[in-house]
Amino acid sequence: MVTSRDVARVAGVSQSTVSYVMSGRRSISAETRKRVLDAIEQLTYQPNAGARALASQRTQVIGLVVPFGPGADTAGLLPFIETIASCARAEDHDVLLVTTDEGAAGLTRLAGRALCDAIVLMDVEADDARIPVAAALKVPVILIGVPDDSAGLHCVDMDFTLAGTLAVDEIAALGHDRVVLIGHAADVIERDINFVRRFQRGAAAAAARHGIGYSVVAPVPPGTAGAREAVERALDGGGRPGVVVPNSQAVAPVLHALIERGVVPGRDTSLIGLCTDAAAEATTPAVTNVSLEPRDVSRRAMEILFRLLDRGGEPPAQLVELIRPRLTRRETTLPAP
Amino acid sequence: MVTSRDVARVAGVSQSTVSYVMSGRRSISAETRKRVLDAIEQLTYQPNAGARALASQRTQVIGLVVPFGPGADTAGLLPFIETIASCARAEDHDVLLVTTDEGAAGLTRLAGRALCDAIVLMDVEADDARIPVAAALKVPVILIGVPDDSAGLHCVDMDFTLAGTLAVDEIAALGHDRVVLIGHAADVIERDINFVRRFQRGAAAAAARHGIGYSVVAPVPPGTAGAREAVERALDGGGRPGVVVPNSQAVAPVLHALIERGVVPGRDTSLIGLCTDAAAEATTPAVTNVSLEPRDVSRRAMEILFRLLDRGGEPPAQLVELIRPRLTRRETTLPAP
DNA sequence: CTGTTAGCGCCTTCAT
DNA sequence: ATGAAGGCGCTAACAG
Repeated sequence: MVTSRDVARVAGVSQSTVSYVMSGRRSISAETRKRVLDAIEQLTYQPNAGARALASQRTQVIGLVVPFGPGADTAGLLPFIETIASCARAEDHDVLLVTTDEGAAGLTRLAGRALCDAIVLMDVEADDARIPVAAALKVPVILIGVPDDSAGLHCVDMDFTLAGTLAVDEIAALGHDRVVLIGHAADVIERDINFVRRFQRGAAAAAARHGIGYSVVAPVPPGTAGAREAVERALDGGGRPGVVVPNSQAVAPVLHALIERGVVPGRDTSLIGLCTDAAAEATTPAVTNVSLEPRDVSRRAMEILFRLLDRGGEPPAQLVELIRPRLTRRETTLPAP
Repeated sequence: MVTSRDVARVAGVSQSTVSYVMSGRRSISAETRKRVLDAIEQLTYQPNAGARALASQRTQVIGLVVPFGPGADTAGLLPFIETIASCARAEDHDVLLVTTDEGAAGLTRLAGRALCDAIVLMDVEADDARIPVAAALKVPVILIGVPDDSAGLHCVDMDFTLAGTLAVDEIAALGHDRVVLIGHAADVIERDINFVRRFQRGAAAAAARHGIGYSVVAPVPPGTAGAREAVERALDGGGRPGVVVPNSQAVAPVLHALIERGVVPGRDTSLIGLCTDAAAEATTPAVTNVSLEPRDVSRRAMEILFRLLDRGGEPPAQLVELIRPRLTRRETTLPAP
């Protein structure tokens, strides 16, 4: 292993000078700097992360707690992880992965062993036992998701209320006189009360504002059979209700159940899904969707996190920050009247 | 921050005794051990990872290089990551995420800065520029995927040849007199030559053995339109060819294009996809599939990796290890004759 | 069975 | 503008 002392020897300077050249925390003569940089290149020196962390009390690592493990909502997770990793690297940090199934222990481990400088906590539930633990840590934490009580922690999430509003606004604009939400699976309702509640609140308010009918079919069992049954119930009321599916998992099954039933979205009725754009474009036909914009959410989360880390920048005053969703018209909604 | 010296003080022992109690590398009297453990609990002591790494030359971290970034085959990645993370934790290790778009630099960073003890390199291509770099590192590396030249590195992958064989064996057993592979997108063919080549070799050999017709439709442009066109070409030859789709992305579009065309898999013909079981069950109808078993591949990779790390266990003699795929009959294949 | 001690490689305050 | 030196918290000889 090549150390900064080796570099110092080759460059003919002291070890501390090498350190200062790397950190730039002291002015160095052009000539000395060059000799040091040349030596670094020649030896392909790289600083030892452990030693640096020990001496500087900074690991240059972001802890990322992701919802793996049994019963985790793992769909659409990758864009989050990918964006977070990319943002971290842009600030010369790495990402250490911890899974949700470790629970609060994962958090205390990250902080207690000084494995990271800051933590991103994903898949936060309405009443999440990890929140108080996270709030007591000495490292900055950012939540993705909005708990009932964020205990003073910053959080970023999709604006699900607005998502519900956008979807129902569109349904109303297309001339439907009622809208049916074909909702979440039972376990999601159990866990993410906040998420579901927020979307439904926005949808219901929009429906009332437009004076159109509003009903919810939930829970929806996963898979084809569950979708068929839900579609039956949705169409029970007669007419051609606009259908909103606030559940990525269920979008494709519901779409196909409708087609099977002879009610083709885009021709006979309108279907709007709540899912990523990629998922929306993967079905046949492509579904009009309200996108969760995981990349925007993650990017904003990392922005806040690094502001929390830099003693320079001020973190945003408001704790809860909601990212605007976006509706994209595709093939499953009627043409505008 | 609470250190092992604090623990030592509270327990009334020397600092090194605390260290030895934790590592178990020396016999300690029951009474002393208890006093130390009590103090650890009382102070909720956790060892500093950086200090430990510096002193022991072991980080307890596994570097995981994942195919994020532009043009990466990101589908079905989560089961790999999840399994790798879980296996790592089972051996008291953490996982540091590095993305493919860093290229070989990511590898040298992981090793050069002593960020990890070993590396899992995913999404290895047939002719991968990172292989020679990885082989020159001083940390153990395991590849997921088989390059043309593994440069002495261990690798684990699906047995794609066998996957092709299984799929065509089934098509033949169902009485079809020819099989069409509706293949990969152009970019995948460009990148993963090995993967495609292996599957096709297995499929072609099986077709020849059974004396049935064999043809390939590729490249297949992504999305609905590409699938429709591919299906047209596949059906061109007349009759009811068995269809094999060795591309998770294309399975659903091809399925729906067939149905749209009035050729319903499971009734009029047979469709077999190469994809995860989860993906196979998500479509309507559920597709008969050959599964990639990402969990088995990852588990085996981690097994080998930890054997490489332990100076005790011997790593397997053979460098390339192929995991057997499994065919699961679902709704898109004809009933057995 | 336990304590003392010498680093691990780097950062940073002093001193010049 | 540069060196010298102490210490970050821990492991692992070395000495009893």
